[in-house]
Amino acid sequence: MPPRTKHRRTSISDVARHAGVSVGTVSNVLNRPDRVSPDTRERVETAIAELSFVRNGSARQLRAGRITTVGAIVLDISNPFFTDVTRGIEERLTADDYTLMVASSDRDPEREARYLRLFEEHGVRGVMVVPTADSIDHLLAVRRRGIGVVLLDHPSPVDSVSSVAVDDVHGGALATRHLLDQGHTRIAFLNGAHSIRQCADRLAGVRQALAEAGHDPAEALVEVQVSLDADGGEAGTRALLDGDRPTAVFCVNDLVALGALRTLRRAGVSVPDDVALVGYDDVTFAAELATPLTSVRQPRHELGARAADLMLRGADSPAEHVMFQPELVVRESSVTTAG
Amino acid sequence: MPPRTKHRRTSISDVARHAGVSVGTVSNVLNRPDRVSPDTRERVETAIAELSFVRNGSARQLRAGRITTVGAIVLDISNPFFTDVTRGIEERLTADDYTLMVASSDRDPEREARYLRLFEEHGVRGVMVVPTADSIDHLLAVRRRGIGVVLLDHPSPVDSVSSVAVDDVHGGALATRHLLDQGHTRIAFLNGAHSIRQCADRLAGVRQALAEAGHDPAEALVEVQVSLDADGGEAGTRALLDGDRPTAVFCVNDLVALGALRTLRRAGVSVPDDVALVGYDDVTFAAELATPLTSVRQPRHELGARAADLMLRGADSPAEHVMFQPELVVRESSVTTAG
DNA sequence: TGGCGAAGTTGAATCGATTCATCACCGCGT
DNA sequence: ACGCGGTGATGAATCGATTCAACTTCGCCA
Repeated sequence: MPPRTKHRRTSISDVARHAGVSVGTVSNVLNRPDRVSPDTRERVETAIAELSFVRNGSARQLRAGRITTVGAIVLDISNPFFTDVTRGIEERLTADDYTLMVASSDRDPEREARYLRLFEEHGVRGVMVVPTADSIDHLLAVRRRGIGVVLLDHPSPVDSVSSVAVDDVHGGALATRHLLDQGHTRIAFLNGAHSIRQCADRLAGVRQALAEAGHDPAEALVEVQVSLDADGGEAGTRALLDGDRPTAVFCVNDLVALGALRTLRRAGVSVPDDVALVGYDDVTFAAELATPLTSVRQPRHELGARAADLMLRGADSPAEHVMFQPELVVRESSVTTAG
Repeated sequence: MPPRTKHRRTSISDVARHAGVSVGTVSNVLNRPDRVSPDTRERVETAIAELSFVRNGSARQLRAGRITTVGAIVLDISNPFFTDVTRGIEERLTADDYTLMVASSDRDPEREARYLRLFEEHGVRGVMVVPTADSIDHLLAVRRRGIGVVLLDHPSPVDSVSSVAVDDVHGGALATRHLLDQGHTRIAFLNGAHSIRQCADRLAGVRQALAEAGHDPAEALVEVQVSLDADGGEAGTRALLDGDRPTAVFCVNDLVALGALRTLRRAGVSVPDDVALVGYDDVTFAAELATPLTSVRQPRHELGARAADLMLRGADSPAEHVMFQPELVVRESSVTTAG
C-alpha cells in the first residue's frame, strides 16, 4: 500500500495500454458498450477493474459539455421546510438520473452569489434559487449564459423565468382571519426582515385581513423583527412580555413559534388561554408540541418536485409560473377551550 | 437578448482578444493579479465584465488538479441530527475557503457508492462519510486513489483512516440505566436495522446496562425494528400497545420518539405515568413537546467541525480517532411525577 | 555605452475524456 | 476474383484554463 505517494490518477490511456487497445475503444466501452465486441469489452473492463480506474469528470465534462447536475440554493438548510422542499426536488431529479447539489445562502446575498458562481463554474445544467434579494438581475445574467433558472418559493417578477411559489399573502391572511375570528383584536407578528419576500408578503396578508375586518393595523398589529429560528422566537416573545401584552401571537415560521411557546411557558403564560399562538409551515413536530400548534401548511414536497420538473423541461419550453395555495391547520394553540 | 441560441460559453481567449492581451495574462489577472501591471489588469477586468465571463471550472480543475471542494455523505439529511452535523462541517470548511457538497445516502449502500463515485469524478479533495455498511473497503479504495477520507459518526475499524464518532454504546447504556433507576424492569427499544452501526451499538449499550443491573435481556428487553422516522415510531408503538405492554420505551432517535409520543397520546396512555419515554439526539424541539422529552445529547456541531478539521489536515498528518461522549438530558417524559 | 536584473508579457504545451473521419477486416453475392 | 456493406477499432483534434520557459522593456549603475 503506497499511502502518501502523490501518484497521478490513472487515466483512460493507462487503461488503454493495459488492455492493449486504443483510448477511443476504452471511451466506447464506457459510453457505448454495444459498439464494442464482447471480448474487447471484457478485456477493457478487467483492465478498468485491475487499475481501479475512475473517470475524470472534469475532462469528461470539458469535452462533452453536457452535464446532469443541477444546483439548488435555499435560504436555510436547517429549517425543516427547506429540507422537505429539497427532498421533493431530489426525488423528481433522480427519476431522470440527475444529481443535485444543495447550498444554503443563510439569507446572505453574498453567499448566494458565491454559490451561484460555484455552480456555474462547475457547469450545472440549471439552478433553483430562493432569492435573497429583490433584484433577480444576477439570475437573469446567469440565464443569459445558457443556464436554466427556476425561482423557488418565489413568484417570478418577469415572464421569461419560471417560478414555483406558495401564496404567502393568502397564508398571512388565513392566520390573521382565524385569530380575528377567535375574538383577538391585538395581534403580535413575530416577523423576519422585510427584505425577505416571504416575510413581507405574510405581513401584507396580515394587514389585508385586518383591514378587511375594519381594524386599523396601526392599533391592532404589533410587529416584532426577529431572527428566523427558535432563538429569535424567544427574544421576540420576551420583548412582547415586557410591554403591553397582546392576546395573540402569529409567528412567521414554526421554529420561531417553537421559541415563542418555550418562552411563554417559562413565563407562566398559558397558551391558548392567555395568549393564542399560530405558526407557519406546519412542520413535523407542530402537532406534538406541549400545546399542539395551529399552523399554515404549505405543500413543501410538491413545491420542490414541481420546481425540479420545470427545471428539467429545459430552456426550449415556455416559462411557467406555478402558485400553490396554503391551508390553515387549526390546533389547540389558538383555540380557547370552553369557558 | 438571444434567449435560445446555443452560444458557446465565452472563454478566456475571448477575453484575451477583447482586451488585446494574451491568454496567459488573463489567467494571471485571474490568479495572480499582483504580477500584472495595473492598467493591463484594468483592461482585462473590464473585458471580463463586458463579456460577463465566468471561468470554466472543469478546464480549470483539469489542468490545475487542485480543488477546494470536499464531499459529505450522511445517512439522512432530513434528520435534524445530520443537519446540525453538516452545519458544523460547513462552518469549519468556509473558514478555509473550502466548499461543501452534501449528499444523503438514505442508508442505501448503493446510493452511497453512487455519490462517492460522483464526488470522486468531480475531483473532490476528500470525503466525509457516514458509512452505510460494515465494510469500508470501498472507502479504502477511494483513499488509495489519493482522496482524503474521514469517517463521520463512525469509529474507524482501521488505524490509517481518521474518524470522528460519539460513543453510542455509552449512550444506550446511559438511557437504560436511567430507566432502570426509575424502577422499570421491562423496557422496549424501538430500534433500526442492526446493519446500521449506530443502532447496533446503542442496543449493545442497552444490553450492557441491563446485564450490569443483573437483568436478563431476554426478559427485560423488547426490541422492535422500525424505520428511523416519526412514522416508524408510530408503527412500532402501535405494535407495542397491542401486546404485553412494557413500562418504558427507549427510542433510537428523537424522530422515532416523536411518533411514539403521538401514538401514546392518541391511545390515551399517559407519559410518563403509564409509560416512560426516552429519545436520542436531543433535537431542538425535544424540550418543547407535549411531554418534554428525556434524550441523549450528542455534540452534533462539534462532531461535524472536528471531522472537517481532520479532513483539512491533509493526508500528510497522521490519522486521528476522536470519540465524543454523549450525555443524558432528563426531562418529564421519563420521570414519574410524585405519587 | 554596455551590461544586468527586475518587471511584464507571451504563447505553446499540458491536463484527460470524447468525438469522428478513417481504416482494416470479414463475409458474401455475382 | 472482385466489390460492397457492415462491424470494430483507431488516433488525432478538441474542449478551456493553467503553467512556465522564453522574450521584451526599462531603469540603473559601472
